[in-house]
Amino acid sequence: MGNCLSSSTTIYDSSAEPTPTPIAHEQARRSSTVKGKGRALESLSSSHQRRRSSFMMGTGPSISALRTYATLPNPSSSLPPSKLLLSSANTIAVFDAYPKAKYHFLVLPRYPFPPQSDPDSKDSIVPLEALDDLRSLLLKADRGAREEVLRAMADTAREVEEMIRDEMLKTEGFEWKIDVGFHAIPSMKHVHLHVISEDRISPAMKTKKHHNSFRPDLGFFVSIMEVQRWTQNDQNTLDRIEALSGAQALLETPLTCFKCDEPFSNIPKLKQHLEKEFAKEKATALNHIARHGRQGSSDEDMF
DNA sequence: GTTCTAGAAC
DNA sequence: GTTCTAGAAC
Repeated sequence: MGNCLSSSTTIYDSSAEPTPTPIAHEQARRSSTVKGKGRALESLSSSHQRRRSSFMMGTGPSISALRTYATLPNPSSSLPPSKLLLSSANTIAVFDAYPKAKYHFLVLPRYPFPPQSDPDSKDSIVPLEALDDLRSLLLKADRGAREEVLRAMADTAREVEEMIRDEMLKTEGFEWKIDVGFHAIPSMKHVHLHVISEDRISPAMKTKKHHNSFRPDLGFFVSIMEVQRWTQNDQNTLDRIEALSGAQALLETPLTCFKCDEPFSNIPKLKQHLEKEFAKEKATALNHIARHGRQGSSDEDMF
């Protein structure tokens, strides 16, 4: 995956990008000045802002923005490097427009989704409606196809993880945990897999629901490995899909730090705590590296 | 999903 | 008086 970012230097078709926001321009400009594969990630860590008008202009999030990306015949020539991290024959990875952590990407299956046996084919092993969301994928794709789609998404997520870890090392000098999973009830059309760093430090993290929707222990955030386990048993899969629809209430769970369970009366206090925890983890990790020459692999040293 | 803002909470 | 949340609008 060494030169997987090489496509980001491609000059993209600006006519396919309706009036990019100043932020998008800024990201693209900055990212082109940083050399190496981490450059696109550089802009992710910075704070994101968005003007109200961007919603109307169609550059902001919309219910079908992801679908638009996923159905592009040639994503790397249509999407700017500030939006597209990488693309393969059957998946793309994009920057989350409102990152809820220092690193936050979405992995999408492309449509048409070609069979593994013939990646250049124009055929799709799943109908478009099977890619609406996780529920649709599990219900409307046949067993072989759904496992192929999940596997392709998991593979791309691993690639994204590697890129994030490289970037973590470069910017902070240590690596911390990354979560990979789906939202039980997504708000954007087209099935997408979140790849998000566990710091959960971001200006876009603003509400209890935001925080709860990414807690790995609540049930609203469902890890890809768990989904892959479900699909090994059809009856179990149906039960789990049923359970997904009841997940909305989980977002009302009282605000606590998902790592230490400490309760917080409001978001600003939790955010302060997360900053403090991250600083502590970093200090511990850097100390360990100084003493042992490499980062410890125990939970103790991981964020 | 985000933004905006009224009024609750402090 | 200021901070913060939550519901409506987009």
